[in-house]
Parts: sequence; C-alpha cells; structure tokens
Amino acid sequence: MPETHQLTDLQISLMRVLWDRGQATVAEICDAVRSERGLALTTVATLLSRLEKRGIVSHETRARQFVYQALVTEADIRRSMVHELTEQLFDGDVAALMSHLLTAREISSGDLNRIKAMLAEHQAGRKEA
Amino acid sequence: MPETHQLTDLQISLMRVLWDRGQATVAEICDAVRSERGLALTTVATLLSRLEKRGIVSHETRARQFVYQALVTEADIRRSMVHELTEQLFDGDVAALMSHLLTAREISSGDLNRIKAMLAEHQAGRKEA
DNA sequence: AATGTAATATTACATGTGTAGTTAATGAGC
DNA sequence: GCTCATTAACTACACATGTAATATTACATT
Repeated sequence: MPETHQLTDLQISLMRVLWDRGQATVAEICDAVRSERGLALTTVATLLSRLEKRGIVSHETRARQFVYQALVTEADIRRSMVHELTEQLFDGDVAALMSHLLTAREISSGDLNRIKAMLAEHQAGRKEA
Repeated sequence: MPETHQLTDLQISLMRVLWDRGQATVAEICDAVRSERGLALTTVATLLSRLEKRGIVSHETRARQFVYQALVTEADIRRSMVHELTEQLFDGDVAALMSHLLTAREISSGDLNRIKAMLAEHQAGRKEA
C-alpha cells in the first residue's frame, strides 16, 4: 500500500478537481477552485509540482500545457487519512470512532436511518462471503 | 465553540499525557513520551510553550517548575478534528464517513457487534428525549 | 526573423512544526 | 557567600506549506 498520504485542505481541493475530471490543466484547476479560494496561476502550478514531487499526481505535456492527473484515488486518501485519524485519536479503535460519531451531536436522524440500512446491508454482504 | 483545533501527531502525544494525568511537569511529559519518541527536554518545553501560545494548554509555576494542564478536552479535539476530516473528505456527510468505515476493510466482526449495540442504545436514548 | 503571448521554471518569503543547543536564572548544599 | 545542578528562556535551523512575483522558454503570427 502507498505510504500513508496526508493531505491538507488546499491540497485536497486541488485533488478533488482531478478526481472529478480525470485530468486537468493548471488553468482549469485554478478556475475550478477560484470560487472557494482565489489563487494565482503560479501558486496553483507550484502546489501541483510539489504534489508531483510527492508522487501524488503526474503530468504529461500536451499542446505546451501540463495536463495533470491523480496517481492516488480519493478512496486511497480517505483510507489513509481516516486510518491515521483513528490511530491518533481513537487508538486505532474504529468502533470508538463510530461511537464518537453517534454521540457527538453531528448526526441527524435521517443519517441514522441511512446508517442502519448500511449496517444491515453490510452484514448481508458479509454472510454470503 | 473553540475555533477548530487541529493538532499534529506529536502534539496529541503530549496532550494525551495531560489528559491522562490532569497535569504534569515538562520532565514528566518528556518521560511519558520517551518510549514512543525520545525528545530532548528543551524540545518538549518548546512544544509546550507553543501549545500555550495557541491557548491549548496553560501552566502555573510550582517549585520553580512549570506544571502544565490542558485547556481543551480530548473530546473537544476529537470533535473538531473529526468534524474537519468529515468536511474535507466527505463533504460533511457523517453517514458517508460511516459507510466508508464499514466498507474500508478496517473493521472486525467484533467491532460490528459493538457498533450494532451502540446504535440500538443510541436510538433508545433518543426516543425518550 | 521579430515579437507578442502564454506557459512553465526559478526564486522568494512568511508561518508552523520538529528538533535541540546555548544561555541565563535560581534555589540547594557546602 | 560560592558553586552546582536544575529549569526555563532564547536562539537556531531544516523542512513543509501557502502564496506569488519574476524570469525564461517557446509557439504563433506578422
């Protein structure tokens, strides 16, 4: 597995563009994040080249422009970041994290129903394996 | 609510000592983390003074030593860090995070049972409210 | 071929963090 | 009172990140 990648808020914003589109030029990414965060083109270019140095994205040159694409999936990042958080704050105990979510005043009753459904489904899937 | 506190791994290690003991001197904290991370006394002192600058811990001087204590609880930190992660990676959707936990190959069947129990309990508590 | 334009490459700087040496203060023991 | 040991204060430095200006490169057009 890829060494646990921790990304910052901003880095995730950029990645999200790539995850959504598959690939994008620097300018496209810059545009895509403009609403939530207005950054200079060169800033976005710098950030992307740093991500590339870390092996998180790659680029190919097309029509003299860098076209970036993600080398890790959103699921990868979710896994490693959630795992890291669970280790750090809940001593690796996933159930403890769940418990926190249930009690931490963050969850609506609509959520609760969805969760119950998921649990049921999850167990069903588990049985036939 | 206290502005969302994000702490690093190391910072959490120090905080954990304070959470466990209520209060501790620099030397005590240094000793407590020695096994997982051997740090110089001055390093620990620096880290603590930085945390103090951020309003996360405070100290009083006793017998010429700084005795630190946490100003935020572990629950506070859990809340803000889990919240932040949920926002960043799951667009604020707690149920989506739950779903991730259920499917991300991180969870044992023992955990599953605990979770089911918690869910049931949670709903029970909810009803009478 | 010269030039304008768009893109990348280079350089820069502030802030936070991890890490710790050096210095200064102060109380304890002789 | 002087010296030693303890402890905190100050200083330092490398690295990652957020941010962007400036410099360079190179295609397209005249």
